[in-house]
Amino acid sequence: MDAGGKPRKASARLDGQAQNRSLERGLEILKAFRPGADVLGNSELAEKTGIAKATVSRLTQTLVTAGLLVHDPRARAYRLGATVLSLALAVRLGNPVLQAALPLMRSASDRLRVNVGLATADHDEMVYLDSVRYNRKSALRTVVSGQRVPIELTSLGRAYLAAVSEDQRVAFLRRLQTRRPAKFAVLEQQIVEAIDCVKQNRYCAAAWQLEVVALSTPLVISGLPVYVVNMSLSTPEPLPKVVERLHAPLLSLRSSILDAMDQSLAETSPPL
Amino acid sequence: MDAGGKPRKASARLDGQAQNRSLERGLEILKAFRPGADVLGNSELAEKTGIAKATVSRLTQTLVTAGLLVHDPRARAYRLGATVLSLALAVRLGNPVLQAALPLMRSASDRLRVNVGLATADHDEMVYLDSVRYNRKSALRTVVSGQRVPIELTSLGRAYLAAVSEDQRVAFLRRLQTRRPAKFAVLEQQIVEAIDCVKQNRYCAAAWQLEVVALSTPLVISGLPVYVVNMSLSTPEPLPKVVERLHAPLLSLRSSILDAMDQSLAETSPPL
DNA sequence: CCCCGCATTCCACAGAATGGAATTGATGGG
DNA sequence: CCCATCAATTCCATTCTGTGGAATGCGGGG
Repeated sequence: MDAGGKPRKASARLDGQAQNRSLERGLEILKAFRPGADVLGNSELAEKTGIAKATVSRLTQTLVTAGLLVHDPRARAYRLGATVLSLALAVRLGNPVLQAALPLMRSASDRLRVNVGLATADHDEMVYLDSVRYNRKSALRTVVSGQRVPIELTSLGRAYLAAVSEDQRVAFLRRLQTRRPAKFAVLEQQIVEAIDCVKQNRYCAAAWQLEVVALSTPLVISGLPVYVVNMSLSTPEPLPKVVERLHAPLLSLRSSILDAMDQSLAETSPPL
Repeated sequence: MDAGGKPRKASARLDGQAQNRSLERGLEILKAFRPGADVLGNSELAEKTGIAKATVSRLTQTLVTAGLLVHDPRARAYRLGATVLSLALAVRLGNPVLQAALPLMRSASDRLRVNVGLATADHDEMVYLDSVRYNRKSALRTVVSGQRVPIELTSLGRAYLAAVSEDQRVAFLRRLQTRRPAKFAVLEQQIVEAIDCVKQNRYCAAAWQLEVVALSTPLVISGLPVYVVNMSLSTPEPLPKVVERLHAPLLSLRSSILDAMDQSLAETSPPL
């Protein structure tokens, strides 16, 4: 593979941030597991992450004894272990925004017959804390959490960009330019428009998948990262029509969530 | 705290297993977050894990840049980050047993009006991969994954013990004896009975919470850890009555899942 | 039976992690 | 307004711990 140009000091993580290399690498290994790459052997991991085989072997061992990975001797490979699910449960139960929002999201989804999601940013993607998906047959109403979608293409991500600080926004755009030099001009244009729309109306809309339209609105809560609520639906209707129908309910959901948050913040901090 | 007797070489992890200390510690920090301990500051973490403050500080920094932790400056504390949810989604999507079982679990839950869960062991607890909870009002049908329950008290755990190797079982009992010296005799008795019951009927039952009865049956699939399916329900009925009603459906669910697994295994491995 | 690929173990090296102490920074009371 | 307090971070000398190339083991397939 990369036998020739192996740089001495790994790939020069000159982030300026002091980091713990072993931990960093261990986490890289964890993150190498993603939907579609469920079972990975040591050499695949070594290849994906660029870490030496011997090192990978030791790291996977500790990950296994920690329960984050389980070894499948049949396949000579690892999968993510159930411990991860416990951590995820802790995230969900411990997230005040999700706790406040989820009941409201459910009832809104029921009432309006749309999908309602709550997401936040992770690196350069949005990740759903939860998305309650509306479905005629209630048995199929799945709840999906952890799904990742691009920031630049979705109403979710654009609403997020509209709410974060100038600094963060330009930093993101810079990275985007590096990642997608070709499409950058048009993307930036769309993003700017969406941000303007949010500044004016507190929401923006997009249809990045064929026949599915989504509206999103940011949730800015002091001390917490920016969250975004969205409503989406699969329909042949044109975008403006859907926007007209959903923008008011979305903003109302937004207010309810913010109210609920204020309340829970109030009861957390003792009365002055 | 333990200011006096600080052993030089950490707490002598003489597991015999070579372990990566930094990674191990970083993961310990992650695991310190659990439902009920959502937001933790560096010093709390240092106290909980016994790791030096300076070290904790560096590890949390790494965890933050990896996205597994987010810093809340307001509270001078950390919470688990959304990245964890993505990992959890990868677990769920990548777990062949869950994928095979979930639709069957859903329909069984609907049909029988009971909760249906799938779990496996993690250290000395069982953790639900998923539990589809039955509820009259379909809007409240939550799906819980990652919840932990004790092995020794639950039908889930006892069915698990019945299916693992002799070695693992006695190892667990030994640890149990250490952890619960007082209650050990009675617990062991109950466990042995449950195991006998599984050996005879392929399921066992228990009611470890007041008015909630559960039946469980182990799923042994070569090359994978032992999984357990259970059905549970909150009812004032006496245990035998519930057992009579649910044992057949449970075993039938078990068979369906095993069949589905065989099928998916078959299509995974190319035809010989 | 032998070979091949992958995982694990070994080993010498040095880079990286460690923790006590000092520093910085934020909070709240006087 | 300033100081006392508490927590988080940074510093720095020490050395332990992680590292990766090579050797060894382990299975499976031809």
